[in-house]
Amino acid sequence: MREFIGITKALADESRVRVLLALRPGELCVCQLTELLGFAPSTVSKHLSILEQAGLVLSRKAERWVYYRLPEKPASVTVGEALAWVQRSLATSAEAVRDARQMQKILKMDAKKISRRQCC
Amino acid sequence: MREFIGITKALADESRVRVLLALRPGELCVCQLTELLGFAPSTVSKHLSILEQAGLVLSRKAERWVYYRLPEKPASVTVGEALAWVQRSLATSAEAVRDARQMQKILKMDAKKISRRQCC
DNA sequence: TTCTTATTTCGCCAAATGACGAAATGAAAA
DNA sequence: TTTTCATTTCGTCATTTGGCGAAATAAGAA
Repeated sequence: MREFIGITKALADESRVRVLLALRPGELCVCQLTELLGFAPSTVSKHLSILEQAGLVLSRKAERWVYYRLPEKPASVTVGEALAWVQRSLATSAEAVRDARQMQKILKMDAKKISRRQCC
Repeated sequence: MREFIGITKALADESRVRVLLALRPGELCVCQLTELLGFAPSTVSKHLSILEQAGLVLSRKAERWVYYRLPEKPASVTVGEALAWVQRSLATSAEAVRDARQMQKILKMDAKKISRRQCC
């Protein structure tokens, strides 16, 4: 029940759900997700931490860069079903379509430039 | 996306999830759910209101008594999948088993007596 | 070694949430 | 009509949550 509540709490926020939808095509770095969501990097980092604690995303580090992705093999059946449910319910929603379009533009940008613009 | 977030927020609370599991065998009245959860009637009523707004439960009135049940035909696919996910993930959990046992005892009691004991 | 960069953590604030008791509401019983 | 009863709503309090900027951290670049 605790894992389940952790998952539902993680999903009970529009920003975190948008992250999950945005990660569908492949992994993204923090600054790309920050650019998409339009919040401060600290806010996005917090959301990613919550998603990771719930097992809904995984991260890998490449030097200074941190990339997040959806788990290919979810840690539990509950997590897998939660992710499938998110995609089935929202993959074609207006928000997801808009975000996907926006992400295509972001992916064309230089990630370093994006990050630089977000930093203090 | 708004419906989805409404559902996940409704599910992001242990008490409300317990309600959904408790309703699996059939409809229950407010005082029975109140007895199971051990909160004040006002608190339980609030939780039921949230679940109903999310479409996760339905209610019917019989004179002074209000009965809640799971929708046989959920209002949307998203709701149906959410309910199925809850059951698949938690129907056999320790909490659900304990609550089912407790509810069997509660169902043997006189609902009027239960309600009377809960009232001001 | 020092500086720069990408990200995370911390502390703060405002809003949301979950608990309560009291009051209100609706519907039957007397 | 009044009283009783089952439930809901309201206001309050404490906690949690989601935003921020500043500071800290980790890791590369100079």
